[in-house]
Amino acid sequence: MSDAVPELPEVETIVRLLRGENGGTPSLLGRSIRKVSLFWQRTLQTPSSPDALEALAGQRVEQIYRRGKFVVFHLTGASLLFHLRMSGDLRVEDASTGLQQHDRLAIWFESSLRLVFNDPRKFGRVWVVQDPQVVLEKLGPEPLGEMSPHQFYQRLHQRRRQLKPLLMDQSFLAGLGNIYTDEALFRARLHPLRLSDTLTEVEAALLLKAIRAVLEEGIRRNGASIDWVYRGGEFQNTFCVYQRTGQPCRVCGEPIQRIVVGQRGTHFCVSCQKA
DNA sequence: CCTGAAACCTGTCTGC
DNA sequence: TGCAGACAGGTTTCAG
Repeated sequence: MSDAVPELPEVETIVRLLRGENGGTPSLLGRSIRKVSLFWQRTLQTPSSPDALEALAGQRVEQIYRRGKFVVFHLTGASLLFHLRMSGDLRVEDASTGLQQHDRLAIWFESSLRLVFNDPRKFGRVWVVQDPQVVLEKLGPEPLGEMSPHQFYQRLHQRRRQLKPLLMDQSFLAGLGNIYTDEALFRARLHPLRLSDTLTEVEAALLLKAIRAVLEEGIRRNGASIDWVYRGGEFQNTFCVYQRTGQPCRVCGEPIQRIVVGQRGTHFCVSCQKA
């Protein structure tokens, strides 16, 4: 049973669903908010007072997009941001449907539509702000954006950190989590403890290419995690190292190793990813 | 600047 | 079988 932790591809999948691009569920674009209800106080990060949610009534959804692992709703009079953290999920449903266990916030729209933020572990957060940059400004570049291999190489050399925690640092690169970082390092044949400023230009270019490949494959497969959250996502069937401790490497057959780096389980092939 | 640990949470797995 | 305890993981914050 794999964990259902949303990373860039899962968030992208959800954003496409909210825009109605996946078929099935209707788009929230252009719809007006009628009412917002908060069921778990601490889910609202900013502002701290739930009163601010009432101000969302009457506002229309103008854009929905992803930045790193954030879901951003650009409304007519404010921005609404979600971070799913460990266990968050967003679903769109008919307002006649019953609410569920672990539902933390619900937004009722016109036409009997409801957006619900469900989050068993309560780590997820919601922001209501005038300028989304206040929340997003610390994020590093988008891995699927315009960054060139040489720029990536330069960023790696501006720091001297272990690759695994550096790639997961959202201010260095926005969107990678534990799964895709392990998979990208395996694909690039780089050891997770390798120091960032020791990579050659060629290795840096290979790493960026590997990161983009695993993210694009994840998006193509509608996210990695389990079906009930991520709508048929099946990327976990193609993991090379993540949660494959002890199983044979798909390239060389050596058993996959698990170590802890920066408090995070880290999976790699000792033979393919030399130190 | 860098690393590591604690805190925030609860579903799930492990061991007796 | 049942229950206590360990574990996982994204992010922030603090200590060394």
